[in-house]
Amino acid sequence: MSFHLHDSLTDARIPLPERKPGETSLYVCGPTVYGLIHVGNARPAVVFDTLVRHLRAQGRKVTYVRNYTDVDDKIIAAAEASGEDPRALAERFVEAYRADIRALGCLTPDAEPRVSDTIPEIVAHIEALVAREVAYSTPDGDVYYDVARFPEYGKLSKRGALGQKGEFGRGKAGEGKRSEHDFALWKASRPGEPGSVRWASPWGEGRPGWHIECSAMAHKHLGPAFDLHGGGMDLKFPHHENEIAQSEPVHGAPFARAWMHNGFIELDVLGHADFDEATVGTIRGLLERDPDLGKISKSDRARLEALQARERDAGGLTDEERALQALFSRKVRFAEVFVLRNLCARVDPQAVRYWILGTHYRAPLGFEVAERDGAVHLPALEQAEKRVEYLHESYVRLAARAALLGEQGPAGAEAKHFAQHRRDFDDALDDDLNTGLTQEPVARIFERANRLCDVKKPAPGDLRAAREAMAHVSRVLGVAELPPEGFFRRVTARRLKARGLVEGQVQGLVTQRENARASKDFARADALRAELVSLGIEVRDSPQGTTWRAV
RNA sequence: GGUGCGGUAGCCAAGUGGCCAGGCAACGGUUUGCAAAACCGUGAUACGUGGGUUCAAAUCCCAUCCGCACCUCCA
Repeated sequence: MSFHLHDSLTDARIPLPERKPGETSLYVCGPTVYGLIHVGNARPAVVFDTLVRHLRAQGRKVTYVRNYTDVDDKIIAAAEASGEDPRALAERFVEAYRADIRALGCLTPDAEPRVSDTIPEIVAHIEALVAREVAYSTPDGDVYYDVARFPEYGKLSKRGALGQKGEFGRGKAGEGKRSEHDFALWKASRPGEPGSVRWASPWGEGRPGWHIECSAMAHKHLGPAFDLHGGGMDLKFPHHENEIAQSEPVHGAPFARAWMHNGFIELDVLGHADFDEATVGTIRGLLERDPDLGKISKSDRARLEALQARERDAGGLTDEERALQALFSRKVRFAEVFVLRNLCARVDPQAVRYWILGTHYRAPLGFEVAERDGAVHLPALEQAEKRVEYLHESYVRLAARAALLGEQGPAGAEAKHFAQHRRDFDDALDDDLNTGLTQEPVARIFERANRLCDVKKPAPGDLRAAREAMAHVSRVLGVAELPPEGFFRRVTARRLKARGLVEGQVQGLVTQRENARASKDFARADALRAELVSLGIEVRDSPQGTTWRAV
């Protein structure tokens, strides 16, 4: 099989487009760097990283470009609020983004262009659009794209033609715009905006609008037309629609051959909450009147604090206010764990990656936060972490076996099975990156490898096949591919800390137990084990000695 | 109103006509001084609902309910 994908432009399953045989050019919309990212932002990073890993493992040459939008209204607003320079703030969050997704095992793209170093190309691109009269400038020094001049506008988001039922949105006309649908290519600087976000242009000082940067960066790094464009579902309209509109009139060629859009990570603010029935009923009523209440918003904390203050001052709340208070307080906790960095303090980043890849990239992924007695649990993530531990442990076990017995030599009956599982794994990914479907071949590989470890005299070639199959799936999924010691250290440290334990303390008890066992004092050994278990420590005895792990 | 995604066993999750997904949790076993890990085995009338097509439907058709998202700056 070869790679096929669901193209969101045509909504058809198509073979991987390749403008050059054996090569793939991929552009993915990166973050607007105005704050720490949340898990939702991490999904496209992980998904497209996995795509790149898979295509490369298949021997393709992939050019992967992912941008940073480092000049933008939101960045300027955030900088104003913090009294920082917008570019400095953006730089800080570029670094934060890099660190966050590196922890998720994402490889560095071949190019990571920024708006701030693509300004000449952006200006030239806008000039080309103006020259072709698909864009116009206003007396204020803004430049707008004239949507009416691009008959194919809407072909990606499939919203029908302008002036028809169901057309685009609720944009506002005015401010020099010819049509409410027109969007800004260039924005004249407003008084008070720092010099670091002002650039000279034929239309006066200003900065690029949103959308144009991606067209310019994609063309700069991948040429006038390229194979694949990726990003989140929400970017389909208007962002990607506008990229197409900006690019195709200039180059007279299709922009990207095919589009891949990942689904959202969804939060259910009521699910798995430990609210009582009356509270849930009241909240449901409130949500019916105002569905936006269910969304995580910046004002949640302020509204929660207002309610708390009111409770103090007025000496009580109505049932409705009490329900609101419960809801806001949950949303605040929710927003906290949704931030990737905070999430990764609760479960290992490797588990986050494995969890994301457990679901097909186009399907919605539910972010489940359970609360029991006020404590936050992440059942799906915790399950993923267990699985990732299993993968690491299995690899360690097999590698030790292979090191002891050697891998050089003929294969036995097992090698062909590993080869088959590997093919199943590759086929699953070839099928529109069906990472969920890889779970079966992965399970078979690791289970078979563990079985091989129990065999007295395994064929060296089988051990090699097992190790190579494990390494292959780890490398492509980006899970359990690094030396496992780091993973175990990280997980152990986190769990010990959560229980308020220090390693020496645990090791002391384990040593005492070992001594007891050595003197065949099993009663004492078992008592010590029970004590360790109550601390969340699992002890493992083996012929090579005793080890322990935090659970 | 427009556009798209989804509803599969206790939970997560593949699956577009016939055969088994897979994982977690549960239970039994091998192993172990006892455990843990690993492996082996066992599940359940699983396909939102109502009709229809077919020898055969989670899968195709019609209707319908529910959830989520986007529709000018959220991945």
